[in-house]
Formats: sequence, C-alpha cells, structure tokens
Amino acid sequence: MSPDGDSRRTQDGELRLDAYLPYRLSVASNAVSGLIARSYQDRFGLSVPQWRVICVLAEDGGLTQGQIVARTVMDKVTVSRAAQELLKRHLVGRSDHQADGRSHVLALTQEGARLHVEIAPLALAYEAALIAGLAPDEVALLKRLLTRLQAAAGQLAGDGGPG
Amino acid sequence: MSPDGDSRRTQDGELRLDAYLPYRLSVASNAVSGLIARSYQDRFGLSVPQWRVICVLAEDGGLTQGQIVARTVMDKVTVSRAAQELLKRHLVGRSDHQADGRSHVLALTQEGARLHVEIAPLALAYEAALIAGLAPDEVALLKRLLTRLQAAAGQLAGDGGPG
DNA sequence: GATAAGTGGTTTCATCTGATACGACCCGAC
DNA sequence: GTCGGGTCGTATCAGATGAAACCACTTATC
Repeated sequence: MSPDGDSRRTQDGELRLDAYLPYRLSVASNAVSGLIARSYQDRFGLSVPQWRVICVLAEDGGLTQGQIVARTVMDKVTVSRAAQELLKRHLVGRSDHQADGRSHVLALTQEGARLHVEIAPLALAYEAALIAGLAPDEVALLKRLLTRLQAAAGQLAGDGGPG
Repeated sequence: MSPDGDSRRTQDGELRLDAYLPYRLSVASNAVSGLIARSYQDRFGLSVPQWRVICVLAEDGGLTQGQIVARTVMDKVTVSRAAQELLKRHLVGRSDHQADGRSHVLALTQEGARLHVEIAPLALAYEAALIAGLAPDEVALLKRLLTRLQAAAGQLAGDGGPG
C-alpha cells in the first residue's frame, strides 16, 4: 500500500479507488474499529455497542434506551441487545420509569462503574497511540471534518442523493 | 447532536464519547458508507464489495482474486462472493490463469465496462457533494490523516496494543 | 515420481446487523 | 371509557461478515 494515496494526482472526472474519500474513510475506520473491538472483546468480553452504552451511562448517569439510541447513533435493536447482556452481567441495573410504564432507566451498577474506570484509560491510550505524531490542530481539524462529512451524508440521505 | 462535538473541551484523562476519535470515525464512516451503499444497491443492484471489484478491474485491467484482495483490503471470502455474483451477471469474465491452474484472471466484460462508465460519475458526484464546503487543502489533509490512522492501527494490531 | 508444504478459492458455520413486525403502554379526541 | 395513533422496547427474520475447514493445484525436497 502506498504510504500516501494522494501522491498520484487524479484528473478531474477520473475515479481512483485509492483516492476516493468514502473508500479511504471506510478502510481507515474498519482498521481502527477492528483494533479496538478486538481489544475490548479479548480483555473484557465487551462488544463495541456494550462499551458505548457503558460509556454514555458513565457520562450522563441514568438513561432510557431511547436516550442511549439518540446519544450513540446506534440502532435501537443494537442497544436493546447490548443492554440485555449488560443486565445479565450485572454491569447495569434497570429501574422502572416513574412517568412511563413502557420505559426503564438504565444506570451503571457499582461493578459497571468500576469496569468503566478500568477501561477508560485503555480507550484513551488507544486514541493517544493512534494520533501520536499528529499535531493537535490536525486532530482538531480531523474531528471537525468528520463531523462535517457525517452531516453532509445525513443531508444527502434525506435529499435522495447528489444528482 | 451537537454540530461541533469538540466544543466542550475535555480534561486530559477524561473520556467523552463525542470527542473520542475512534467513535467519531466510526459514526462518520457508517453514515457515508450507508449512504453510498444504499445508492448503489437501489440504482444498480450492486453491493459495495461488488462495486469495488468493478472499480479496481476498470483501473488495473485483469486481476486475480488474490490481487483484488490485496488491492481493496477486503476479505478473500468477500471478494470470492462478489466475483461470483458479477460473473453470474456477466459484468466480469474469467479466464484461466496460464501459469497457475488454481487461479483465474478476472476482467470486466464490455457490459461491465459500460456499467463502470455509467457509475463512476455518480460516485464522484457523491464525493463532491460530501466535501462541498471544504477547502481543497482540508480534503488533502483529511485523506493523509486517514492514511496515518490506518497505518497506526495496523501497527498497533501487530504490536498487541498501546499498553 | 512421490511426498510434504504452501497457496488460490470456495464452502461452511457461527455471529452480527438492521428492517420489519409485534406487544405493551401512553395520550388525545370523542 | 374507549378508540385510534403514536412511542418504548423486544422478537423475528433475511442478508452480510469473517474465521476456519476444505479442495485443487503448485512448488520444493527427497
């Protein structure tokens, strides 16, 4: 693989897979996600959705599944399954929602909170290792651009495409 | 969703999902990939792996499946299935490899080439729509950073993690 | 040439994913 | 109160994914 996929400039109107942004994004994301997913699976038996649920519960306190869905951009089925497994392992607890009988409030148990405290540094270490060698402003720009791309994709999905 | 997930600065050593790069990367990639996958599926009945195979065959000419695997960072099972479907639809042809009886050479048929010519502009239009509003040097930097992240992930995967 | 080890591709299987359908419940209109 | 439409969460199902086993063939070694 070329260390710099941009080096071969493409004419306007030509398509080279190596220079095609959605492809590059997908490949990079798969590499990163795969790395982290494997790590969490091996060390803690957690899937990425499970880890994300723990994460937002640690940040925000008690949340309903619907709130977790909104917060994490995951499918509600995915959240439901993650929550079930975490419940089974007693990493989160669930209490009835006082105002809505359909819903429940999920929150970390003491054990879940302990696990979060244990994992968070590892997560940050991965991030730090990934961005080692990048300037801080480059990282900031990267995050901003990712947000823009995500927003643009959402926009296009609503509109029905670029054409 | 906040339009700028960076705006709330985090202390060193704290973990906020919104500011966590692997998460942002995954969410952005899913949004973009999902958009494009749906488009190709709806308009041409092509999956992303199938489209990638067509793409590299159009770029490089005849390739074996192994070469396609190396070129596209896809699993060989994925490539195998994509190739089978494209063969069935007569978008690619396969000829025996002269020097190796186990292998075959895949190449676009005339119909496959025609389809590629038809789709490529759409692909480029999607890319253009996604990066509309970004400065060209921002896009270039983004691609370079993605490459760096991918390389770093590969490195860490080999080493066995950051710690 | 026979045997062992390696490689190109396919098949199988266990898992994950998300669309859809569903049951339970809330709320507003009548 | 009850009827209809909406929302929360779960269950079900079809399609995608990748690890591992597998077959066919090649290459190296004897």
